[in-house]
Amino acid sequence: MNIVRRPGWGYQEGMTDTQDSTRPRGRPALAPEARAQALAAAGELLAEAGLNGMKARAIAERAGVSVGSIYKLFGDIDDLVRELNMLTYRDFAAHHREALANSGLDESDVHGRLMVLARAYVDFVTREDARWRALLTFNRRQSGTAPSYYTQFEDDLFNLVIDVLAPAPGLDDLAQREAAARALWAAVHGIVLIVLPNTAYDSPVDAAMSQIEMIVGAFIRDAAARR
Amino acid sequence: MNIVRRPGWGYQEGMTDTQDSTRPRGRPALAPEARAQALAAAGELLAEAGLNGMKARAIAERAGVSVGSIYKLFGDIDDLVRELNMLTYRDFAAHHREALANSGLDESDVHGRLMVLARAYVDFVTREDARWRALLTFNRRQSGTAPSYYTQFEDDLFNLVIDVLAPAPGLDDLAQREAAARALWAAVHGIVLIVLPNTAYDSPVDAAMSQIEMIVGAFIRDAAARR
DNA sequence: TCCTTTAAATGAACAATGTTCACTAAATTA
DNA sequence: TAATTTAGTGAACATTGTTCATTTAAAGGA
Repeated sequence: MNIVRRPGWGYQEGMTDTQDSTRPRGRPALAPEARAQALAAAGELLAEAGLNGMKARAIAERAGVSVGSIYKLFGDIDDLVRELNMLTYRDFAAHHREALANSGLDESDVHGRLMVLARAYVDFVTREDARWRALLTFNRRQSGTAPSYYTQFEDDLFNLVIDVLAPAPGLDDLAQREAAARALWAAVHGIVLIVLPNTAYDSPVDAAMSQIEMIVGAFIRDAAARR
Repeated sequence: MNIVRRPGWGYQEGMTDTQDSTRPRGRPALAPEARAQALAAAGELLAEAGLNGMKARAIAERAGVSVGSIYKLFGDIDDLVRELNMLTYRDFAAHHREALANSGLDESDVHGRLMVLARAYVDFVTREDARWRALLTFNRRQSGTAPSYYTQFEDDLFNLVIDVLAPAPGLDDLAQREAAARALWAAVHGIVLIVLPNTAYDSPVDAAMSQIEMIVGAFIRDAAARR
């Protein structure tokens, strides 16, 4: 049993099909294409103008569909934002994993590898500011709590940090590394959030990296010293 | 020359007057009272329902004035948000100073005093969540950059941290302490932001404090060890 | 080929909200 | 009391999110 998405079939998330089940007569679904176009249009508008740029009519116009279609396809705009956020999270996590893989650093170089991750974080936020901010806001009403996918992806990143921390002297048991990963990455998050948009710095990126180095460096050295 | 706010005078921010200058004829200003009421109403709505609760008509109704008056008095809703934010900043800074003063800790106990500040931060955010979030968002459109008052108040808090760091071993020159204060408080900010709303923790407050302790403790110990 | 069926797609219409403005009314001085 | 000035009003408009009755296109069946 594998996923089938024949043109003449009403599109449904995760629809599966065996060879030749009966289907109702009627108009086939072009929805997948319209969906993809609308998603792309919304993504462009998000990158260009932030969450405020994602007006229903603007998305519809750019995607070449009617306003009503947006709601048929996504429910409401916040559902669309959530869907874009899931894509952003995937890119975000992948970006970190690649940076780590491409660094060529030995696993024993915990400090170096943490800084590679931090640099990846800073770069991603610099390059994808609007998309990243959408992650933090969750929806355009900036209300409600984190949706279910958030925890999953956040854990994804934390697990990466936990793995990187594994060879660190003084962080022997998992609980310790877990706590360290959460504290360190929340700290990195705060620095990125506060320093990058601050135009008072000559180079916000350098300033952020320097501050992260202070925190991460102290933490790693202290852990080694205390073991 | 002192500030005069006679009933019969059109209200203007910072208006000053000598004894008996001529004034134009016409209706006197009741604006100060209307302003105060509208500001209070907006503040209540902010605390109750966040930035989204601050609808023009809702504020007007609660303040007992017309919608148009809100715009006469404040320009637009974002100006009103900015004005509330300035009040929040004052409370925020005062709250930190008081916590420090009331702690009774000796100035030499840098670690302890930093944790008092952190605790004050966590408490403020717990108690005044909506107002604090408004600070981070700046306006309801969540667009644009930090307004001018932001830097001033942020510096206020940083200077407090810099002062607390002064007796710390290994942080001898001011530039060092300044960098440390920025890094540490951005880190605290990140932890507060991420940990407090996370319902996965039994006690988000305890979790946040524990993570802050890890970062601050390591930093202070490492600085002392490296001097 | 033409009819029937089905769901995609539409766009007009409604609701909520921000914002403006011509007008009204009150308070003060002359 | 009249004139003047500005606070205050609320109707009206603009923008945007959202719904829904209707239309339209694509398929199967005759």
